[in-house]
Amino acid sequence: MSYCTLAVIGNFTYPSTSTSNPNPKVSISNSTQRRKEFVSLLKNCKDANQILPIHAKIIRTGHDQDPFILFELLRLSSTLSSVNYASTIFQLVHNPNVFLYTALMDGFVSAGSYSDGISLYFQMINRFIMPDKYVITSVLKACGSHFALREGKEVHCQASKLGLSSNRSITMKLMEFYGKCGEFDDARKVFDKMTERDVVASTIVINCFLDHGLVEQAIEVFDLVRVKDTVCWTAMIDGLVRNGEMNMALEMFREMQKENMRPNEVTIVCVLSACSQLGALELGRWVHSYIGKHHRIELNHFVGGALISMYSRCGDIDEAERIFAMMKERKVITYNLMISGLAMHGKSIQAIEIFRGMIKQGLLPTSFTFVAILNACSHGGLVNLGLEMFHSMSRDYGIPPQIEHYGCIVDLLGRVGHLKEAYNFIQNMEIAPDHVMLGSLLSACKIHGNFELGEQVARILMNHGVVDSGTYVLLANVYASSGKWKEAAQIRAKMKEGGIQKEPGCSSIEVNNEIHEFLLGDLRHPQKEKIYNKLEELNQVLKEAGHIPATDAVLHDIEDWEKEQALAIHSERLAICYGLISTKPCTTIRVVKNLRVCDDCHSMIKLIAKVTGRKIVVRDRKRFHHFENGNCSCGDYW
DNA sequence: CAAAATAGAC
Repeated sequence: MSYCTLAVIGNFTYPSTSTSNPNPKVSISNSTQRRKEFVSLLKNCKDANQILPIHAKIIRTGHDQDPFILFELLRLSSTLSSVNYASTIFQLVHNPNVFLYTALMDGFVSAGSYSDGISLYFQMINRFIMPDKYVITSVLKACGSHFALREGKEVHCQASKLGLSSNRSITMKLMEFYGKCGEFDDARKVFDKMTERDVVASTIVINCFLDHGLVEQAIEVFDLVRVKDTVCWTAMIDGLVRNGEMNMALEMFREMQKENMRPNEVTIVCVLSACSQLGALELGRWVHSYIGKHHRIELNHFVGGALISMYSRCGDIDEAERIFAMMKERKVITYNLMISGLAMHGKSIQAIEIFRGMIKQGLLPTSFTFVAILNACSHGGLVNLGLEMFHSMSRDYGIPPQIEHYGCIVDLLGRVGHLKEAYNFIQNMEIAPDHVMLGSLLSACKIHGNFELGEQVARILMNHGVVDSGTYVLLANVYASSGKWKEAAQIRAKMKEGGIQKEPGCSSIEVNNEIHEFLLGDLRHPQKEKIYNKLEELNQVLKEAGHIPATDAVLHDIEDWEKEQALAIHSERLAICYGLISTKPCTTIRVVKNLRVCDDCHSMIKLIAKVTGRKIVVRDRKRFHHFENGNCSCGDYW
């Protein structure tokens, strides 16, 4: 990217705010009156569909070059409609002033089209239009978000020449810009020059550190802030969540309570996100009741969506449905969240119903909506409906299928054992298959015992090049299941060769508001003796009940073949055993696992649910398993 | 009157 800049400030023209009448046919007083009317009409407009008629009227009455009207029109169309429309209007303006540039640039920035915003700024400079503090603030935001270091520095120079660099909002944006670009020394320089280093400036610094994964440095700055406000706390909590430090985020939230700082909607959304990633249902419920008790926290679509997501991902899908039913303001994302929640839990029919409701509301489904719906069909074994939906998305909604949608269909067909159809489907696709899709077919081959096709798919996969650790493990498992130990060993060797690390399996369970984490064969828990005794006891009971440990699953979680015999103690078993000894009888046990459950654990958990009379809910990487009375809601396919 | 936000795929 290259921008040509003329730095001769003297050549700049002052922005034209002239009220001169561009259209001689309209009298001045009449025109001023009309302008007022249009401006207030545009300011009060809340519906995107009204922009077009208003715009038409503006043109008809000859006000299409009026800078005041244009300013409002640009703002409105870039927030309500699309920045593309705003851009089209802008191109028809004969002499756009700095305000109009700012309006369009704000549109680009909020749409995430940062490079367009930056180009627009330099186009303005090249037309000798003098930048003001507003347009500089806006372009610095774009430069920061786009990591456009060179361009941002140039803007910094221009701001200095114009005597604007000490302006408060520009200083803030400069700091943010340097921080986002990782230029902490320069950010520091700006920070040091500031006479007033308040909580706002600190919040920016904290946020920049957290953008770069520098958690410790962020905490250091945070601790030095004397008077922290809600935004500052929230920025810290959110940053910890973004850096995967869920427990620290929740700890921070507890501390915030202790200091009597009130959370707002944003804080709640961040905390709920941490809960849902951890599977911390108890804490999530507490946050929910907190919202109920504190009426200054509104159940807007952000909070509602976060609650739906939290309850779905923590295993309480009924509560997620209740929230959804209660919400007054529902957007497409709200529907998407609800549909994928239901899909995760295998509640396909309900997911379809939500989808139909969405269409009835006049909302347009997105590409994501269809992934969620196809997932629901796949998890529920609704082959015909899934195929119908797949055709409908491009035919009725103009959404061309992407690789993910094709992949859903392969999964859908594979699940019910239509392996040949799935294979043919892949061969007839307009796009090349990827390893995820092939992996899903391979997994179907394994489950349905078609090792011939499985090997064929495996060979394609191996030639494919880019394969992730999960796929390697699956490949090795397929070979192992059909007794091809040599091939299985070769895959493992290849993994080692390529330096591909298997993600360690990890399961967690929430007991008394605390998250307990377990790794494979973990011995770190203070109650490890009791846990292992329980496991031993269960193994005995299950053996008597006729459970035979499957041998093909061991490759799932174990680094070395030798470790297998000694440590076939998958993390989910430990988490479940801990749940059994630390909760009252009949309480539902909820476990969250980072990988997918192996065959052996799956059949074992079914039996554990049966002999202990407990409901056991396991969230794995892909979906939920509700174990009850010897059965699982996934119908043994996952 | 500046600073913080939703989930995201086979």
